[in-house]
Amino acid sequence: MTAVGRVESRSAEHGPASQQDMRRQNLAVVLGAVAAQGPLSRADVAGRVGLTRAAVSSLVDELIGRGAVTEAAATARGRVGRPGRALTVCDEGPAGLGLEIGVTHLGACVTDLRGEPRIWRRVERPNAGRPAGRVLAEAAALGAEVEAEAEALGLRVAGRLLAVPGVVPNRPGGLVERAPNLGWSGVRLADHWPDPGTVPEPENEANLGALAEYWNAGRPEETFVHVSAETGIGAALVIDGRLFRGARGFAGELGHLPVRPDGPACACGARGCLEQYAGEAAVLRAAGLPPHCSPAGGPTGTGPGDPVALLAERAAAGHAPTLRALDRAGRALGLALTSAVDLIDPDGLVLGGAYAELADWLLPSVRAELAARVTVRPWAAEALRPSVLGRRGPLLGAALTTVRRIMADPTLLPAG
Amino acid sequence: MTAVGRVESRSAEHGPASQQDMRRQNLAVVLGAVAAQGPLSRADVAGRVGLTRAAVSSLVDELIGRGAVTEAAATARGRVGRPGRALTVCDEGPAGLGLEIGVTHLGACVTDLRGEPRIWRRVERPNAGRPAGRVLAEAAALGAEVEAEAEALGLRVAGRLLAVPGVVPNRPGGLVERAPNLGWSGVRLADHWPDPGTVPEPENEANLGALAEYWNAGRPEETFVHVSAETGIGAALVIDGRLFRGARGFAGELGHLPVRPDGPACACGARGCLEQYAGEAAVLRAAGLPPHCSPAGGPTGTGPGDPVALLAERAAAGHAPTLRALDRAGRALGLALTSAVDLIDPDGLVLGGAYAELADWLLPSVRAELAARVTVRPWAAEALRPSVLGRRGPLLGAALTTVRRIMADPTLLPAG
DNA sequence: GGTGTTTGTCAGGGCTCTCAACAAATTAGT
DNA sequence: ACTAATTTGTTGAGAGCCCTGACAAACACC
Repeated sequence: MTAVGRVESRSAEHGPASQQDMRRQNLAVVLGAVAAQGPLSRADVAGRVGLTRAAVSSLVDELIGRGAVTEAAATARGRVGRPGRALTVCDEGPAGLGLEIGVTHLGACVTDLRGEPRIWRRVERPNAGRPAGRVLAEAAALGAEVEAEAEALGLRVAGRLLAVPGVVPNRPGGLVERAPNLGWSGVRLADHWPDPGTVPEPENEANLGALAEYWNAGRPEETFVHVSAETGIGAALVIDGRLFRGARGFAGELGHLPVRPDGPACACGARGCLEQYAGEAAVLRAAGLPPHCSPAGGPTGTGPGDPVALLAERAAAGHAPTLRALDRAGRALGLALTSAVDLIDPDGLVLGGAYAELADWLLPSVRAELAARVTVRPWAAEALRPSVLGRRGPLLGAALTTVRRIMADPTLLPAG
Repeated sequence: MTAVGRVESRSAEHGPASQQDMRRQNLAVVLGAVAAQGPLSRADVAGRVGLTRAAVSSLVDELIGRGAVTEAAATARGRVGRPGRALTVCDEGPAGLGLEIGVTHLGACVTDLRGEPRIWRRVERPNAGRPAGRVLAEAAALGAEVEAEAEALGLRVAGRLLAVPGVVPNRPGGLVERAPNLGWSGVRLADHWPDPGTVPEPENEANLGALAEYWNAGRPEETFVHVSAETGIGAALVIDGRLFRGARGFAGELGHLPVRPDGPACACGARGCLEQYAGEAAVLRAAGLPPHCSPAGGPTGTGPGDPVALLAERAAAGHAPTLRALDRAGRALGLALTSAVDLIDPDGLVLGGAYAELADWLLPSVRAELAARVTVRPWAAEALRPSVLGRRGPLLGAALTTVRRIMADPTLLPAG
């Protein structure tokens, strides 16, 4: 309710409400309270969420039965009266598996219900241009390996997401519409995944990175724009704490915002797009470095240092062309973000992905541009911040998605 | 569910759910079905929404008791079996009052629960620069008059909204933060409204216009950007059928999008803002017409023809400077809307307010610019359309807001 | 006029919450 | 050490709401 719906009311979610829905929601509310406010007794929960102790007791029993909550051994003491039995979110049992296919690596991560990453795996792989089936088979093998490892830790994977640097349409179906940097087009995961029982759900990596940032470091109900530069320049919009994908799933296409209407022609057909100034290729060129990851199909020379690290290194060393290139990119980015701020009025802007590692050199010029151009509303320089997760965001977000789904609907877990 | 939340689940609306919530939602679902699908019997409703006939019977009884629904006299015949008793949304009883304060007029409108405008009143008044108290007193008088008239029609006003051309903060409190074209700043409605029992809730007119457009002509759950040029150039964002106001209520500030980063200086302090190309003053100047509504405090010469009508007249007559000015404005608007499309990925773009009346001459250049620049996603020229309500939108939206609130929560009505 | 079909209502039952009462477990006081 | 006070978790009764199944009412068709 921060931003949406002061004029309109909510409710009327189109379907009729049943008692199961009520139960579902109350289970989620209790679980949410336990997750957010540390160890809590049933009475504590009742007091905070506004249910009676009797109701909370019944709900907690069910949550324990489903393996979402456990009674901690240590009972809180020190206060007068009978001590309550401390409840915590279970760190065994249900878990989320995240997989990631990057241009030069595969990743896998398992988090428990508390959201803690318990397994983290990253292997370098030149995925660009290789057949999708081969890449997916390797990802599946990595996933199976990690799932076995999770089993040994007492974790049972309850959902699987795959972060991909590409376009994933809104409608379900496990389709990756296209992933230019991988050379994929119209890849349906189920067609290539070895084990039909463990096919993950694909999602755009920038979206997952933004969600991870929100879940890890965001304020409740926050509205922010998360910019990352992996597949071109993408922005993910988190509105009132929920990902906004647009009518067709194309929201946040920041890379082709017209920054200078008569600027250089872009591959997209328009002129003066942001990517011409702040895209990886443009920055590398301006900094006097060779382009690195050629588009799909080309040579997949995944050299030792990745270009972002190289840029950061040179910038730190005071290399003038690099500094100029980053300043120019920052100013263009600030111009594009001015449009985003004017339109969306977000609480914050987050520079994620590769930008997070270059934040030291990008932030000043982005901030300057925003300060000069966002004038008709309050705007604080601190609202622009680098991501705390950086390039770890997408993988973490993939694993956490399952966890958050369970938190929002504990009945997804099988009853004990 | 069109756009938001494929990755995240819903539920967990923070508060615990009660049986009253369930009842509330089911009342809304039944009422919504009756409103959307014409006269319906209880059995029809049950079949469509997925409740049992017994439950629907009980819900309908309550809706009748609250005056939201009536049993029509005519029973549907022709089919085999006992004929159902037709239910319709009540066209007497609960009603919504909308008031509007414009720069040169006051407006009032009453709609019944079906959403039909039953009373429509507009009086010319030079409001710019006059003391807020005086203007509000006149608006209150107009409102009282219209309410009495509604009473005579058997309508009872259940809620009051006031459309203002200004900034209304997100948080409740009846505050109009500033309305430059009226010369208002920090006006709290309750301080000036004669009758404390009928103080309306203020809302930005562009937002209300967008909602009216959605409620009248939109597809369900639609996401669109509604552009209007009254207070500067404002865009209202309707996301999944709900108004999005931004973190602080400043979302949709289209007028100061940087269209040409090094363009002419704008009053806001930045350069090359859209208003410098497509704002009323800029267009009038480019068309060789004198500026009309000077800012607050200046002479309030509300001449016979308003400038928009004059522009339309000259354009229709083929006046070359006017046509050039509109083409230039359209291209700048298209450039700004490219950013909006890239970021939001809306289903549609609606030109409302004054733009609707100039659509014939604006649309081609806006469309051309969008076609040339929106290239990385599907984009259909028809997605850009003129508003069907035009300048009637805000007032209608103000009245309909109350109606939609009741539809979303019929328990707002006193029980019979 | 009889039969079949559909409608609206009623009684019984299940689910989920609230309320009130109570036993259990601990601290504070004497 | 013992009692009083306090807080917790559980239990049973009760209310609200929906579902199931049955039934009378009202119509079309033959």
